[in-house]
Amino acid sequence: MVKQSENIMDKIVSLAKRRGFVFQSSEIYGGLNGCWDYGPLGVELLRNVKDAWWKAMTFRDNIEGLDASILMHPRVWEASGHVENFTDPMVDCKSCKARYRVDILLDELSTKKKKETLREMFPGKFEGQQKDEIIESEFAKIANDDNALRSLLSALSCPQCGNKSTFTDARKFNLMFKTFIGPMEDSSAIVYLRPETAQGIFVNFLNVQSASRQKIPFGIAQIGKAFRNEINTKNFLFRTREFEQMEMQFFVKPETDETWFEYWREQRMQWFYDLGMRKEKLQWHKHDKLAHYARNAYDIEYQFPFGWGEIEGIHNRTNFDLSRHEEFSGKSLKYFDEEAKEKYVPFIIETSAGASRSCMAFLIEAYREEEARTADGEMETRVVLKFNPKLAPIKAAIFPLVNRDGMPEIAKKIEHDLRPSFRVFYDDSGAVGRRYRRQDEVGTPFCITVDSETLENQTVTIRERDSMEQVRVAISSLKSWLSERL
RNA sequence: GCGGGAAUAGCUCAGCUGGUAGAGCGUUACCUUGCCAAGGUAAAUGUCGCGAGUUCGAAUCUCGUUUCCCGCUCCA
Repeated sequence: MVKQSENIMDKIVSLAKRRGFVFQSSEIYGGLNGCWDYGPLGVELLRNVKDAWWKAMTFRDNIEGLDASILMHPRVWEASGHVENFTDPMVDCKSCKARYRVDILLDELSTKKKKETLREMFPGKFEGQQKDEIIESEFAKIANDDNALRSLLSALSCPQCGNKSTFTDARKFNLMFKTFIGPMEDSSAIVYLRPETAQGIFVNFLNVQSASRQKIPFGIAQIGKAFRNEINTKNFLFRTREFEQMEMQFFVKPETDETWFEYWREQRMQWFYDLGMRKEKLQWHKHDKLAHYARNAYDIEYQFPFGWGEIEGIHNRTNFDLSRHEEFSGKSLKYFDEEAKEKYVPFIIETSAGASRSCMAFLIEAYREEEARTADGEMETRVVLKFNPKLAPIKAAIFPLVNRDGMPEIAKKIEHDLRPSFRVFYDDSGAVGRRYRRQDEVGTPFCITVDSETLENQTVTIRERDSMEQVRVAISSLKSWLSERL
């Protein structure tokens, strides 16, 4: 089972490269860890995913679009908590090679164990019957002091192998990429590549609201790149250092947050269903441990060949973000509700989808290997990407059945007429059966073939990708036939 | 970051104990082709991931490094 799923990922990665969906970044230089480039078909797929999302979100009267700058004032990230919290000090056990996040390691110690450790570190100081709270707060103090933390770690034993004094020093990783504005590379010039697009929406909340004359409840949608200096990247497009997000932040009156939260949960799951994902491949994952900003959080997970993985998060962020930005900027972000005649900081329901991850999920979801009968009556494997036609990179391929009797000319004419409206592809090489299969492999939903009957009555066959069945359609109605299905 | 595996043509891979590279598929051209890939003929394509070392000679041996995959860890 595991072996087969690895196999499927390998096949998809290989197909992705071969047919121009995804290439490794800087490949001729040996590649760059965790970075990928979208090729001719990949960029179409990604665009189609983003377009579908954009239409689903912003073709509403209560959601506005935004495209905020990737570089933002550094204080934004202090307010958001990323400067402080986007850091995970970690240690390794030198003996058994286990790795721990320091905060989790310390959290899991019992108060009793903490007391013992403190006594060992400071002989004589913790001999009496200290209250638990004192132990806990002393412990927290040490955990925040780099020097004290070092001796604390050497007093602890590894939960996995039980050896003592085997921890490495805590190493801090801030997951934000840093760079500098202007010619001086000093601390006053530091800016960050945004680790999420959401903050660009939060800080523009009142700008958008007043410019668009929206009333609460309303939302702001944005698609854009985000960057995280992940410790390790993994699983093709799943965990990369540069990725694209599709976020919509919905601003609501505080008491109505739970209702809207449920509304958006339902809407977002339905979006994936509508684009062809099988229900059994999607599940909800409820966060039990909530982040500092959230009141409620669910992820939509897709069943990748390597396991369940998050493709979208729907979070109730409360008024945390706007309140923090009020605090750090000194500017009011309160909204005056004319109807309720009250002033408040709105709550935010966040829907945050990964464009890159979704794109990969749609690619994997579409990938099928089927048994198909050949002309000789033998069964052979047919590789087909069963994209929803809306997502397919190429919408239709146009073939002359054979290269004579004027068929290529008619086919070329059809291509020329359709191209302004649809992404189409012309192919006249080899046998028509081979051309069908080639299009199957990149998920083209329709193949239009000019045959001898075309010469007589101006109709062509349209072969449907999934059923492989054909219908005859008049050349004059091709455009409307396709429009209805795309 | 640790452990394991891998890296040879666009893809999948062969190349045994060192003698400067092959196959299948794909691609391109021409022919053939009358509806579901793998007919015919011809052609192009690799400094064997990168860098050192050993050697008269390295795809092959040694070391380093990069990338990918798996496991651990991590994923506010």
